[in-house]
Parts: sequence; structure tokens; C-alpha cells
Amino acid sequence: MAAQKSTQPATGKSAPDSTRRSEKSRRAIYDAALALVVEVGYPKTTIEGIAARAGVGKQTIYRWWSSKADVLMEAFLDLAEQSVQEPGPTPSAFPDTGDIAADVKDVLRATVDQMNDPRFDVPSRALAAEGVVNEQLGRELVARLMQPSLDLYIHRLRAAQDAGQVRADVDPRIALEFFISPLAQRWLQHTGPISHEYTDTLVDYALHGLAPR
Amino acid sequence: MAAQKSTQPATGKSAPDSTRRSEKSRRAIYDAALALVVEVGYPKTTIEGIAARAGVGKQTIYRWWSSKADVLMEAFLDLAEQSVQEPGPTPSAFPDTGDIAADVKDVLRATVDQMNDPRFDVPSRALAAEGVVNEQLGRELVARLMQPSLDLYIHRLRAAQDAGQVRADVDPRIALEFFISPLAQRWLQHTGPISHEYTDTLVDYALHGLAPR
Amino acid sequence: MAAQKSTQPATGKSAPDSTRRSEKSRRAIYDAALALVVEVGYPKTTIEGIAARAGVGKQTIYRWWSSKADVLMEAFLDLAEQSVQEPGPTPSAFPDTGDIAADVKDVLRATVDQMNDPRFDVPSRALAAEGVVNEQLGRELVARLMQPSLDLYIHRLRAAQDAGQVRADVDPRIALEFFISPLAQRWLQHTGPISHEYTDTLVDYALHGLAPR
Amino acid sequence: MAAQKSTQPATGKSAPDSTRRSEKSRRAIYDAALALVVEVGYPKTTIEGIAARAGVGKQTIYRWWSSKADVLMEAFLDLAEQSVQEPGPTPSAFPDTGDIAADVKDVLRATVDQMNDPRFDVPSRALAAEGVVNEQLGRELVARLMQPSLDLYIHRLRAAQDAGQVRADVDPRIALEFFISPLAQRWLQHTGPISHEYTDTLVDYALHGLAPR
DNA sequence: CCATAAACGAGACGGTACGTCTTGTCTTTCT
DNA sequence: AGAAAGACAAGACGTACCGTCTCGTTTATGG
Repeated sequence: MAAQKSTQPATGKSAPDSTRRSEKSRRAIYDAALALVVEVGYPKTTIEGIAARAGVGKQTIYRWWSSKADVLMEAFLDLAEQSVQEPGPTPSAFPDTGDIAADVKDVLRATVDQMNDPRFDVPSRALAAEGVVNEQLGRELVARLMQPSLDLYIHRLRAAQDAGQVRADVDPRIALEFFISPLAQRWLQHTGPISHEYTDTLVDYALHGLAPR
Repeated sequence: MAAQKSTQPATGKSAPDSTRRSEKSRRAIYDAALALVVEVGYPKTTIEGIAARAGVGKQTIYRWWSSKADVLMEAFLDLAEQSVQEPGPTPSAFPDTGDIAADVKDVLRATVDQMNDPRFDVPSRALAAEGVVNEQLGRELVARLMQPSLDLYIHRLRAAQDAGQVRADVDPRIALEFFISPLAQRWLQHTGPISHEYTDTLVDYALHGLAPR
Repeated sequence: MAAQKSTQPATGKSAPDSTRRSEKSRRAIYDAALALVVEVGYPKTTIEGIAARAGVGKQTIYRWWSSKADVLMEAFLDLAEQSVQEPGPTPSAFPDTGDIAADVKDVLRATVDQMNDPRFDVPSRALAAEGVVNEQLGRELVARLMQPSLDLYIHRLRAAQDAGQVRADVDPRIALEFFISPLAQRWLQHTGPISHEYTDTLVDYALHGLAPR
Repeated sequence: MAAQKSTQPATGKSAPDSTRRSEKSRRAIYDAALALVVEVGYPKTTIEGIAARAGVGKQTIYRWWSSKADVLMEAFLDLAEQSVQEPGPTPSAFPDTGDIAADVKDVLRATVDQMNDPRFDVPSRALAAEGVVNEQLGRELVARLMQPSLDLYIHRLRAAQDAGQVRADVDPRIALEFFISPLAQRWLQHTGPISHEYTDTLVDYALHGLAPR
């Protein structure tokens, strides 16, 4: 948004010069934002609170972000990028053992575990809530946070179609929703408990259908 | 702490006497809350604004509701109850033509239409967002707003099981999520367009499975 | 003030029938008002508080009095009337031993003592403050609370003039101010300490003048 | 509680930095406060009203003053300081023609005139009333507003003592009350009319005594 | 000895102001 | 010029009382 290509267009208020930006402040703001959201919840997390905790002037936040949600989104994205670079099984890769059922169950179990980790749960809940009500932010969230994961599903489902494990006439962008949406709804809206058994069941029902064969 | 005649627990601040409540004020508050949410959005809807628009003292709101979300939830419930009593096809009945696919498609098309009506979309989005972040409210929303509809799905799916159109070993409470959750996620999180074709596809995929038969 | 002689004039809102007034409530209101003023101070004494403490409906106060100050004034007058009927030296009599200096010193010493009694100090301070800012109430206070005492001074000073102890060309209504006003100002405005020595000095200075003879 | 560099005691809420205070806002607040008190009276003068009229946020008032009375006191002091710097007879000087009676009459006549000027009367009445009930404020009023004038009286009376026009054994701090207190009481408590004749009489009575010589 | 009407307790109501909190802007000072 | 610091105008928060207005419930004659 607001692609700041090069020599900024004269918009009255001259845009900040990102080359002189303080990296230390950025990190401190990310850390403070995430910590506060986890500790006191999103509504009680304020720009002032973040600035104070980060040891930063308020203006430094307003200069670089447009809203509390914006700060949190970037902080969360940054967190996600960091964890990618951690050792261990790269979460940005989708397993492909040849058994689509087993592979999807695997991924969903990991997702369930993540949803039960407050460091993930609280900020992403907050962002999701904001995105529900603020369409612009919502679309940005989908594009920057969710789409990469969804693409992995699509890719794996295409492979399953090639292997004859999923019907060729099925749209993978819809198919993946059978795995993700019920879990997402239970998680976000507290409509039901989430567990490994539950996601396993989802995969079985989705693949084989509700109707008798 | 003052003689407490019978029921409610003594909460220090004696509870208001609901028999003396002003029905006119309640209605005015519901109307103002819904109108404001639609007009200016949830975050800019304030208790002060509702009170002013309803021609009511702020205390009258605080006396009977605990938060902005609480007001809006009751206003929305009230709206739902009213529309039930309107003429036309009762939305609290689930069609049963004997064809589960057709019946579910029918209901989902109506749901899609509702989601495209701003009078429904804006307040329910606001409530859903609040419920994501506030678990207590979220559970209340599920219980009071969503559960009645879900029960209709469950009931219809059980009938379909009896009729042999849905496998007997399928849990209807999970099965219904294949119809509802993908649509809900697209709607709430803007993850994709919603249309009659889309929901029709959902029903077909869900009933017959993703895997080849 | 709004003399309600007999068959009241049709003023729209029919005046309350004072013959049916509850004496018990009146007493309870007086007691509550005086107690609250002493305990929490005048500004924190509220009509609601008085009503609650007296076990009385707010309307019962509004029916018979026009303001908080009005209640307190009547309560205080009532208190004064009661103390008159107590045994001991009647304060409504001014001593006349033939020695004007001694008699005035006597009375002023009693006044000093009264000013140091919180039961008198707090409510009368509150009333005086209100009277400073609200002329109507101020005049009523003077007429109903202060004038009777002032008249005793005038009477005694006239006697002193007859006895040749005070110059005949002196206006007693001004002369009495030399005794009363300095003390009143020190008391009300905290401009100085008040004591028996102080009032004795006042009397001496006033009688014999500041200039050398 | 946070590093407190040097002087002021750590009060939890760090004190505002008075070097960065907006002079424009201060002036606007003084003007608004005085204007409102004169126009609508003290009780109907509210902090919100002052802020609105001054075009200032409420917090800017609460940051620098502790109460409505505090604002008004400083506004009034500021007004007094300003009028000192005006041309004309400096009110901070007490005339000394050698005739103590004439000089005091002079000053009292000016005081009477001031009491009849609503710009002075209304705010100072309000402050006096507040000081009657709030001892802390009262003492501050005396020290900051009244004492300077009283000192002039004391100084002039000492000179009169040196000149043999006032008895040497008289305490000037008490003597001055004969001039000031009766006038103050008539003014504040509406116990009588105030005029030049009245104050002239006060001076004569006070100097020569009530008793025959 | 009721009938009836007023005063009463209780407290909900539309309002106003309180004093606090946070927002997003602006200004000052330091680096 | 960026950043820390924080004052500022604006305005919502939730609370406390205001003075008015019903509600039943005493209570106290007067028919």
C-alpha cells in the first residue's frame, strides 16, 4: 500500500526518508506490540503503551505506520519471517509423502498446535478481528499472511489430482476450504473444540464425502 | 447489604428493577445502535452517540447493558426475532423436500443473500469481530445467535441420514461445517467471493467427497 | 416568599398540603443533612445522599425544599431553635450587668466557643459560603439566622448609650460591627486565629478608639 | 517510580514540564474563566465550559490546575497583576498625606468602588465563598490575594503610630480589621449597604472609639 | 368504617459535568 | 533530519447527581 517507489511525490507533507530509519526502534516497537497484545489483549494495547514500552516517541510510530492494527500486522509478519529462518521442519514446505490424507492431517495437526500457543493465538486473533471489520486491512492480511499457506495447499492438492487421489474436476481453491475453514471457524468463533481427532475427521469426511458411496 | 427479597445474588450495587424499565427507551436504543453501526461503522459507534441518537441518557444504557457489544447483540437479536414474525417463508424452518442437496443449496443461497444485505452484514460483522477477541461475548453470540440455525442443519442432516442420503456414521455437527464454515470464512475474512454458484459447489463437493469414487 | 395564605392560587402544579406532611420524614431529613455536612462536608453532601440516609424518597425533599442550601438552612434553624429550649443560660438573652465592655466580652467569648464546635462550624460555614454567592439565600440567612442576634446587640448598645457608656451620636448598627465583623472575618476567611484574648482586645480597641486620647 | 532527575518529589504521575507550557492556552483559559464567572456565575461555570470557550482541551486545564477554584484564583491574581502595571494611581501604594483618617478613608472609598464593579465583585465573591468552605484554598487566597493589601495597611498604621496619630500600644494587625472587616462582611454577607459615607463613618468610629472621651 | 386522595419510598429517566484516557498532531530539544 | 519527549485539541469513557416523572404503598381524614 502506498508504494513509495523512489523520489517521493510531493504530497505536501514530505514522506519520511526510509533510508534513515532506525532499525533499533523498529525492532523495539515490534517486540513491545506483540508483548502487549499477549499480556493485556488487543483492545487495551494502545499506541501510547507501545511507544512507552519500546522507549520510543509516539511520533516514531505514527511516522511509519498508519494504525495500531498496521503495527501489529507488520510485527506479526516479522515474527513469522523470523520463525521461518529457524532450524527444524520448515513450515513453508508442505509434506508430500504421496498420501494426501496423511499429509493434510499432518499439517492440520501442526495448525491446531499453533492455535493453542498464546504467542500465536492472541495476536492473530486480534488481527483477524480487525480484518473482519476493516476490509482493507482484511484483504492485506489475507494477501500477506494467509495466501502463502493457502498456496501450499493448492500446490499439494494439484499434486494429489495428478496422482489420482483427488478428482480432477475439483477446484483446489475450494477444496482446501474443507480443511481450513471449519477449523478456522471453530478457532475464531469458539463454535467448537479443536483437536487432532477433529481435524483428522475433517480430512476423512472431506475426501470421501458425506453421502454413502 | 440491604434485604434481598428472593432471586438474584446481592451484587453490592442493587440491580435495576426490570419491571419498571422503559420499553420506549429500549426500542429507541436498539434502533439507534443498529442505524449507527450501519452508517458509521462499529468502531465509530459510541455509547454517547447511541444515547444521543436515541434521545436517552447514557446511564439508561449503562443501567441495562454492560458494553457497546452487549447493546448491539441484543439489538441484533431483537431484529432477528422481529423478522421471524414477519410474513413470508419462516427462516426458522429448514426445507425438507426429501432432497438434502437441494434443500441445503436453498438455505445457503438465502444465507448468501443475507450476507449481501448491509443491514445484516455490518452489525453481524461487528459482533463477530468482537466475539473473536472477547471469548465470553463470542460464546454468547454462538449460543444465542448461531446455535438455533445450526440446530436446524443438524435436524435436517439427521433426517437425511434416516433417508439414507447421508452416511449414518457421520457426525452432523461436523458435517454442517462443510456447508457453513467455508462460506463464513469467505464472508468474514474476505478470502474469496461468495455467490450462489459457490455455495452450490460446496454442497456438491461436500456430499460426494474430493476423492474419486 | 410565595406566601401561601389559604386556598392556593391555581398555579398548574398544585402546591403540597402541608397539613399532611410527615413530621418523621422532616426530622430524618434535618438529621441526615446536618450529619452529612459535618461528616463529608457541604460540597459532597448531595440531595440523593440526604434522602438515602434519611430513608426518604428524593421527591419528598424536592416537594418541600427548593435546594440543598434550603434544606440545610432549615435544618440549622431547627437546630438553633432546639438549643434555645435547652436548659442553661438562654443564648437569646444578652447580659446586662451595667458594664457594656464586660457584657460584650462575655457574649463574644461564647461566640468564639461556638465557632470552635464543629457541629456549629461546619454547617454555618457552608451556609455562609452559599450566601456569599447566592444573594437571595444570603439575605434570608441574614434575616432568619443573624438578625435576631444582631438585634440583641443593638438593644444592649442602646442601653449603654442611655447609661452614658457609649456615645449618643453613634449608630448601634454600625457599632456592633466592630465587635462582630472582625471576628466573623477571621473565622470565615481564616485571616487570623480567634481566641478570648482576641475578642477582649477587640472590645477595648473599639470602645476607646485607636487614636490617643 | 521512573527516574526523577533532580528537584521535585516523585509523585507517581510525573509532573508536567512547565517550560513547554503554552502561554497562549494559559491566557485563553484565564480570559474564559473570568468571563464565564461574570456571565453565568460561579456554580454554572464548569471546567468543560472554560475549556470550550478557551478553545482548549480539558486535559490542558487538568494538567496545570487542580480545580475550578484553582483556575479562577490564578486568573484573578493574573488580572490583579495586570492592573498593577496599568497607568494611573498604583493600587499597591498606600497614600500617606500625614493624615491617617483621610488616607484610610481614601483607600476604603476605592475599595467600595471596586466592590461595586461586577468584574471584580463576581469572581472575588466566588473565590471567597470557596475559601470559606475549603480551608486550604482559603489560606492560599489570604496569602496571595489579601495579604499584600493588608501589609500596606499595617505599614501605614505603623507610620501613624510613629506620628502619634495612633496609640503605640495598638496592634496594627488588629486595628486594620476595624476598617476592613465591617466592610467585608457587609459586602460578602449582604448584611448592609456599602457606601463612601459608611466607610468614612467606620474610620471615625474606629479612631475615636465608641465610648465618650 | 370504609373510600379516596395526598404524601410517601423507591427508583428509572433525560441530562450535564465530572475527571481520566487515548488519539493523532505539533513543537522543542538532542543527537 | 530522525528521534525521544511530551504538550496540545479533541472527544469518548464510565460515574455521580441533578431535578422530573412514574410507580405501588401507607396514612389520615371526611363522607
